[in-house]
Amino acid sequence: MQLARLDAATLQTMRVSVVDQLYSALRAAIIDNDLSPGSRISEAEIAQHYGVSRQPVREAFIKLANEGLLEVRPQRGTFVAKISLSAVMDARFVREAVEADIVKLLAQDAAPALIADLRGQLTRQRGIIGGSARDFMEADEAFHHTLAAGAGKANAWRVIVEMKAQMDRVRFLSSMHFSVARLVDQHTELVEAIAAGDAGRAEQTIRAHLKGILQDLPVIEQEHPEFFR
Amino acid sequence: MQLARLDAATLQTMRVSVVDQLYSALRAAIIDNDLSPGSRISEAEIAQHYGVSRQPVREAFIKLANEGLLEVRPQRGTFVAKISLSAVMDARFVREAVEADIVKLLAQDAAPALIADLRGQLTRQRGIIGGSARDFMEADEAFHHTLAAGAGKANAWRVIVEMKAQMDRVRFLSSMHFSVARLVDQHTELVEAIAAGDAGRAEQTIRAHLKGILQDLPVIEQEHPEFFR
DNA sequence: TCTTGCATACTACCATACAAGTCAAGAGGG
DNA sequence: CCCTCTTGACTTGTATGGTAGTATGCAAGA
Repeated sequence: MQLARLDAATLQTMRVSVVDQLYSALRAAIIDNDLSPGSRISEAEIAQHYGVSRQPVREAFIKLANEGLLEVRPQRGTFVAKISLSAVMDARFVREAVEADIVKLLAQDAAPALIADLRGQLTRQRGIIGGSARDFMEADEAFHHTLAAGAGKANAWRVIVEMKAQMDRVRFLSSMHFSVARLVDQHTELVEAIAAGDAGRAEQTIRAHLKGILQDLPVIEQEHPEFFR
Repeated sequence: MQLARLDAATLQTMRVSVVDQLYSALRAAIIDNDLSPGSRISEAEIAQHYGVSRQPVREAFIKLANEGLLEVRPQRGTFVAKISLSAVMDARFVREAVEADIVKLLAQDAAPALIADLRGQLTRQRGIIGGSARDFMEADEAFHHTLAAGAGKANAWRVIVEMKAQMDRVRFLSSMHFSVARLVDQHTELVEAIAAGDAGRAEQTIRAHLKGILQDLPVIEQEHPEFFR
């Protein structure tokens, strides 16, 4: 895990500050469980590891702490936040509420181009079945993003992304407990409900879809109690 | 607007960092429209004003930028974010979705103590009618907080608070456009629906309640176009 | 054995210094 | 008059130093 060294020319093109790079790298590391919940990471340590000063590290920490992924304890240390069962369940709850209203909107006014886009994504998703969990999670994120964007709720998507982070880091603890095929089936039924203009069925489908994690959660907690608060 | 000077003993008791104090003060100033949308505030200026160094100011800025209340443009300056119509409407949308599901939960399992608490708050709210807008907004916030906490969704409340900030700074532009009496009536009907266990009516009431701002929004934009993006 | 005090080695917090990008005013040439 | 370039006064971004709070291990004493 190395931060890409940036010469002046690269920075000129990318316009990505050190803080943002650190933020992205650390965020991914936490969600992917490369940094285990409860483990300690100090500003100085990370700064040295990436060859930058402590200040940008500190600012990246602030952003991650705001998202509930780090816990900064003054004068004690900074720790990867342990997974809070209530935080995950509340994140799931919020996400279900928001996405339910989104698909209701879509079902009431489904643009043909959007339906076509979604169906294309479904085809690609079926091709992933049996493949890597990471590939599917990327396709899954794209799918849900398309739903939000299609409903014209780009800003609401930002909220969903934050909730997703809490859920995803649980998922990454155990890629075994969910069936990709089943999830794609649910996606398919959702798209068909939207295409048919059936808001009730679309809502019911997305709610069931997002309740899936509730089955896995207790199992994962039993398997990795040390990662939970 | 002055930051309280803290001696060592006070700090010992309060444990409130300079960053957090700055964050709270600036956040309130922005939402109350003491700092107008689009106006420029530099790190150095705020630092001097409060008698602290640039660093904690900078970190408070980062938090506010994450909430969409500030816009930091590298090497150019930091500005109070202009109000984005779509951001406000999406915030409202998210809030409606989340609170709708919350009141449905409450209606399905209404604890008598919670109902009593809510009714007590309604009485106090009626006493505020005709009073200051600020007093009502505090009571309103407490009311909605009680709903979320009563449903056991403390973490979801954090999301609502963030969405509320976007909506409130619009509200503060014009305290005239909403009738407190009408809002209290809606609160009352909501509590009665919850007490009666009527999830459908509770949902319908909260959704109508939170759609209120949609009427005011275009009026306020016409009155203060310079504050909008 | 258990407690207490202290030295020490951490930690994050805040202040300060420097680096680098942006922008506008103004000099100077056409 | 207009265009171009330079210069300098801003801005935020990053690096580094100093300070105070906290945990820990060990020695002295009960």
